[in-house]
Amino acid sequence: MAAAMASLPGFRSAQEIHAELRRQGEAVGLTTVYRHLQVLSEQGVIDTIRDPSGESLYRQCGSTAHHHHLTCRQCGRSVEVEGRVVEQWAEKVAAEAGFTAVDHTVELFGLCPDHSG
Amino acid sequence: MAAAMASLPGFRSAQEIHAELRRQGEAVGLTTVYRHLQVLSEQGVIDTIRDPSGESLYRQCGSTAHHHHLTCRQCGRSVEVEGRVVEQWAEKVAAEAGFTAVDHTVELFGLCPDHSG
DNA sequence: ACTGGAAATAGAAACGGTTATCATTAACGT
DNA sequence: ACGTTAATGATAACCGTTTCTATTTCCAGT
Ligand SMILES: [Mn+2]
Ligand SMILES: [Mn+2]
Ligand SMILES: [Zn+2]
Ligand SMILES: [Zn+2]
Repeated sequence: MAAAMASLPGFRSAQEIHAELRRQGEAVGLTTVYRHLQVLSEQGVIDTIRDPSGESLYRQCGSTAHHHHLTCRQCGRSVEVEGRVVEQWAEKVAAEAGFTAVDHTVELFGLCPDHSG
Repeated sequence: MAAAMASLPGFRSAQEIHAELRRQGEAVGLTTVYRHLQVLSEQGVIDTIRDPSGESLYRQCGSTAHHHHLTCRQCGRSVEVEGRVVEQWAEKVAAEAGFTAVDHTVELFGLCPDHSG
């Protein structure tokens, strides 16, 4: 399962991952896929984002450090990006407003070069 | 409906808004609330965000220009923030990766001063 | 006022992704 | 082998949201 995840190049939904595993002959249930994804996510092995429709997408990233993603709406292909300026901006905004325990969600969605045509 | 929205100080779910309207004696159905929220959202009158659980939250903001929000997890109270640096960062990242039609989601969630205790 | 067609409304049912349940099966240590 | 524990997966439940559709409300034209 974790092995199968590592081979996927982009963000995929639980159902897509399930279908892919079945296609490869692995007789796994959708429940187990969700369960493994949750564990892997808690362990920090995989990242989870939500697409504009609200569906969760999963991917094993190269970096284990804090980062964000630029993801293709069409194929899920994703670029890992980091931005010190964004982190600093978030901290500054939070401090100025007197908010505590502030967390941020930063996601970029677009069309990758292959799907820009 | 739009009038009722204007009086709410923070982000609220459709169901909370519906409950509030009923509390005020307005005999409106949940379907109608969703319908109006969708129209108002398309018109740009109200903003929509998604809380960490995926539920949609709605609010009428003071500014009609592009901005983001720092929202209290506890009470929905929200501060409108803008960040040129974030916009520029997003554009730069997109350009470097060769992505087009890039849109960004930037949300900050924390605890407002009243709920930081 | 009356009327007829268009728009708005609201309850119920459907939808879709996710989670909980629980009986069955596999894995493990002794 | 045996008993215990953990993992699995089919099914049902969950929950916010959308669709369906019958009914009600509007409103212009007469
Ligand atoms: Mn960050
Ligand atoms: Mn922005
Ligand atoms: Zn693509
Ligand atoms: Zn608060």
